[in-house]
Amino acid sequence: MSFAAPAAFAMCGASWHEWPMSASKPVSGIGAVAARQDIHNSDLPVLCQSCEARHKGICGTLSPDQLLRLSKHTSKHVLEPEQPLPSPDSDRFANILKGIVKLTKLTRDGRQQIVGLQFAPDFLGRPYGRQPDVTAEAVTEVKVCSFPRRFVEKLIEETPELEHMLYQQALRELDEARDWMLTLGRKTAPEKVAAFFYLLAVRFNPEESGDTGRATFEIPMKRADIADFLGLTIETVSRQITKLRQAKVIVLLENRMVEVPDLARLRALTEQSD
Amino acid sequence: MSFAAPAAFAMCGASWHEWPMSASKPVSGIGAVAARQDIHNSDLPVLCQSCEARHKGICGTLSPDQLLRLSKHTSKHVLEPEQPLPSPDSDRFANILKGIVKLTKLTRDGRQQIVGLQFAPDFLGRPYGRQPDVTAEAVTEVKVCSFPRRFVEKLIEETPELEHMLYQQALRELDEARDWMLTLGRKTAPEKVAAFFYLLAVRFNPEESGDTGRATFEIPMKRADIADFLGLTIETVSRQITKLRQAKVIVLLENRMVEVPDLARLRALTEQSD
DNA sequence: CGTCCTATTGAAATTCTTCAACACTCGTGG
DNA sequence: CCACGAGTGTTGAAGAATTTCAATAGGACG
Repeated sequence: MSFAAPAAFAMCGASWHEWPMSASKPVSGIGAVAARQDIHNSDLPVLCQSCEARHKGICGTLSPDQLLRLSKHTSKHVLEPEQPLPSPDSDRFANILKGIVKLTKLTRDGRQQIVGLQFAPDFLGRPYGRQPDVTAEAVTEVKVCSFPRRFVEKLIEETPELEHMLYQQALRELDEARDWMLTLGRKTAPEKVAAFFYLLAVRFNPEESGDTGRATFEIPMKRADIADFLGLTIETVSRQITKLRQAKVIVLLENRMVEVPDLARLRALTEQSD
Repeated sequence: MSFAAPAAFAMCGASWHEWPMSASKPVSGIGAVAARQDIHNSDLPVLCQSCEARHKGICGTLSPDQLLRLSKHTSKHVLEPEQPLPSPDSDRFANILKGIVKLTKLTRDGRQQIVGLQFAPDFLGRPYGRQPDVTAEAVTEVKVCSFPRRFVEKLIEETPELEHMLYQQALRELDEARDWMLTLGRKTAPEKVAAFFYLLAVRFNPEESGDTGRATFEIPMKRADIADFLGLTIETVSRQITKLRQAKVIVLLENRMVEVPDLARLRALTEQSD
C-alpha cells in the first residue's frame, strides 16, 4: 500500500514554502516523555491523537496548550522519493512521521554527498541561523508535519524541555556524522559498502543486533544514493555488492531485499584489521 | 614564549582523570553574554577574573554563585602537542582557553581520521551518554579548565541558558562536520589541500576574508595531522603543498608559516567547477 | 656528530573512476 | 500483445588518481 500525494501537491516545485497550505491537515505528535505521561488523549488536538509519532519526537515535550497552538500552524504532507523538503535553513521546519530523508551537499560541478540520513521521528530544521548549502530530499515515501520556522523558534525559547530534546538530537547527529567521517576518509570501497549494509541491518533489525544473528531488510534507496552516501561511484558500489553476494555475506532476494545470514561476518568486513 | 606544563603534569598518562588535582589552580571564564553584562569582576571567583575566555564560552552563562561553586571543582592545565585530553565521554569535561584540540577516530588497524578541530573557547565533552571511540588530543599547546562530568551535568540541568549555549556549539560543530563530509567524500586531493588552507586562512584572518585580500598564518599542525584531517597520506599532502607553492597560490615562509597572496584564487581551487 | 623526527621526492603498485555496452523492469501506446 | 523508451542496475576494459615503498634532506637536541 502507499500514501498517494495529494493532488495539489503535484504542483509543488522545489521550494517548500510554496506548498499549498490549503491542502494540508493540521496534525502533531504527542510524546510518551516521562513528564507528560499523565496527559490524556482527549486533552489533545484531534489530529495529534492519531499521530504516528505520538510516543516520541519533539511534540512529546509540549503541553496540550502548546500543542494546540502549534497544530493551528501545522500541515501534514506526503512526499514521493526525490521530492525536496525544506532545506534546513528554510522558513519551515518539519517533523518526520514516516520514511527516510537525506541531507545532501553539492559542489559547483555537481558532485553530491549525502551528509545525513534522518528517520522518523527526527526533527528537520536548523534553528538559529542558517546551515549553508544543505538540501533535504525524500529518499523513500515520506510523511511529515511541517511548521512555520518562526513559530517553532518561539516555542523553543519558551520550552527548555524542547530545546533539550533538540540538543539531544543534534548530539546524536553529530555522533553519526563523525562515525561517517571515519568511513569517508579512511575506509576502502569494500569496507564502505559493508559498513553501509551493516548500518541498515542494525537500524532495521535492532532486536537481533546481538551480532550472532541474521537480518533481513530492504535497501531503502537506489544505487546512486548509496554512492552519494559513501563517496563512491555507482559502478564501484555495484561491483562491491556483487562481491559481497559472491562471498555469500549477503543474499539479494530482489534488487532491494537483502538477507544477511551472519551479521558478525558482515561487521568484520566493515573494518579490515590485518 | 610558552606555557610550561606543571611538573606534576609530566606524570600524566593517557587518562585525564588521573590528572593530579592537587597541582591545579581553580579558574573559570566569565562571559560578556547579554544577560550577564551587569556582573562586576569583583563578584567573581578570583581565578575567573583573569580568565582568557571571560568574554565568551560557557562560563558566560553562569551566575556568580554558580561560577563560585564550579570554580571549587575546577582545575586549569597546560598541555603540550600530542598530549591526550579527556575523551568526550570521559568523566571530566573541559573548556579550551587557548590552543587547538583535535578529535580523532581510529580503525582497528590504526588508520586515523580527525573528525573535529576545536578552538578556544569551545567546550569539550559529551553530555548525556557516550560518544563512542573518540579521542581528544592537543594539536598545539593547549590551555584548558577542566571540571568533573557530574558537576557540569547538574549545572546544565539547572541552567537552560547553559544548555542553550551548548546546543549552539553542537549545531556549529554539526555544520562543520557536514561541510567536511563533502570534502572527504567528494573532493580530490588538490581540492582537499586547498580547502584546508582556505579554512585556516579564514579562521586566522577573519577580518580580511573579504576574498579580495591576502592572508598570513601559521599551519598549527604537522603534516600527519593534515593528512588525518583530509583523509589522505602524508606524501599526498606534501606533494599537493608543493604544487600549490609552485603555482604561487601560497608562499611558504618557513615550514609552518604560509602566505596566501590571493585568497580568491585559493578558494577557487577549493572546488573545481569545470 | 649521530639520532630522532619531520618533510619531501620518485617510481611502482593499487584502487577507484571513467567510459561504454548491455540487461532488466515497468509503463505507455501502437 | 508487443514494441519502445526511460529509469535502474550490472559488467568489462582502459585510464587516472592516490597510495605504498623506498630513498633523501633538514632541523633540533643531546
